[in-house]
Amino acid sequence: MTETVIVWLRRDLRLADHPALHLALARGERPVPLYIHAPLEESPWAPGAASRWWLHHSLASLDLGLRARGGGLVLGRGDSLATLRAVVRATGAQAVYWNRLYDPALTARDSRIKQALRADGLRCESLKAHLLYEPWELATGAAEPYRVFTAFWRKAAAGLAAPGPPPPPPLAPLPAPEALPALPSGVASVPLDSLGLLPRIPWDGGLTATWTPGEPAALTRLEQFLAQAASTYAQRRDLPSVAGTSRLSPHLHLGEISARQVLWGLMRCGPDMLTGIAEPFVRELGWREFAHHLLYHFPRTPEEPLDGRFAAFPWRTERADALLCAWQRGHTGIPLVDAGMRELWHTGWMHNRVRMVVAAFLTKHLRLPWQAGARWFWDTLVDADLAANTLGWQWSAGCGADAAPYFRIFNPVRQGERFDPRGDYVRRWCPELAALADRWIHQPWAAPAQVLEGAGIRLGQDYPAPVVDLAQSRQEALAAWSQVKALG
DNA sequence: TTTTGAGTTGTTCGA
DNA sequence: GTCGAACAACTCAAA
Repeated sequence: MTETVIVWLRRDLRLADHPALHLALARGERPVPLYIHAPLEESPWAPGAASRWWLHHSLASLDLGLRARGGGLVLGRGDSLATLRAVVRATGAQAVYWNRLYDPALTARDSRIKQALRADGLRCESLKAHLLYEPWELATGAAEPYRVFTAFWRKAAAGLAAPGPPPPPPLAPLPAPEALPALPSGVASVPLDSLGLLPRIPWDGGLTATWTPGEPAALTRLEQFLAQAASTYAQRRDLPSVAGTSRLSPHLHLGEISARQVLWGLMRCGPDMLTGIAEPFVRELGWREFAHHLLYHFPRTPEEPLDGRFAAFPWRTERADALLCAWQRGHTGIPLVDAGMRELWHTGWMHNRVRMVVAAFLTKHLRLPWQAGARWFWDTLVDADLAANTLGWQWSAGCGADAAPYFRIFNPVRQGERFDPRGDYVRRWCPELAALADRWIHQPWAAPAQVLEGAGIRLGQDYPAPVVDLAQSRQEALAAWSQVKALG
């Protein structure tokens, strides 16, 4: 009689390169794919609204894929351990397999569950799938976690380029199963809609128009990137008006595609892709690895600055609520910032260059705490990822790993002129500025009254006046950050 | 232990 | 417009 095992799905909503599913099939066991929605267990970082929207559609897609191969998906809700035990009883399963995750709340939960299930007499196996390197596989010569990307990446890239430990090279991706055994009868699944993942009020039109969640779309996205953008990534990745990036981040976050598949897809394009033309892109996979490395070793960083000197930083208190609100809504009066925040609100995504600009503006010019920005991104990004979000915001605030010199403060006007010189991006998301000439598109407040009038813009009515003076707030930020740095 | 090299993504100013 | 220098000195990682 074939043994039944539960494949506990989490952020690995794919069929290809799925170590836990593959293990069951390779052993001739009957896998029961089970997803459990347990947001309380991820607290305080339960998925935000945009992430939940994606998750809903990704689960629907996975269900289709499993059914098409003769299998199916079991959905559960509530306490993970209790649900696992219930499905074990219903199916007679003798083992539970899953792919590892690394968020602090989840590593704690998963090890607790593994202990409990083993005490029940079940076999439990957790596998590497989400990352190229486990967070503990790479360490400095002093056996410490890395705090500097370049050193981390030197070590990691050595494993990618020249196979042989340490570190071990990432193995080839596993194939997707062509057929799956049917689910055992009598196993109960809750309806997808009952998970309550979709918004109650229909604000998700922009998401629907922009994205297709699910593994097939992820694979298509990768193929498109490999065929078109990968070779021009270095030149175009910083231009927010151009589709020069992979846009794989939400697919990677939920594991609709694995980093290993992306890596091997690049290698398939040519022998020198990883070290040559696609190296800047591979580095971004490296940042993804580094972010998880940091979060694993410094689990308090989602809430607290890695650099303790920032614990008592003098964030702005006057007008803080109004300024945060203006930033969130894209009403700061700084066109590139507003364009980015509106792109985020409309599509659940923002170009990375613009993420840096809006984050610098929030933390430096508005001098509002990076945690407030991280929370907003968490709720609005379809690719919201605790490791990447934490690294990005702490880096922007200058309190995290690889902190830049404090005087490197992005000027959103200058950034706009460099990376959106024709104003295409600003005009797309701030259409009220569309008639303004290139010269003024990134600083309408500086345009002569006649020019504004000609473009049909009354500053403060059709488009906001800047909420802060850029030069003055830059000086205030410089002063505040230089004080922190002097704490020693 | 000490020393040394190096550090994602920038801006401004003055020549 | 373009270029180099200044912006400081600190931390990390490895030899």
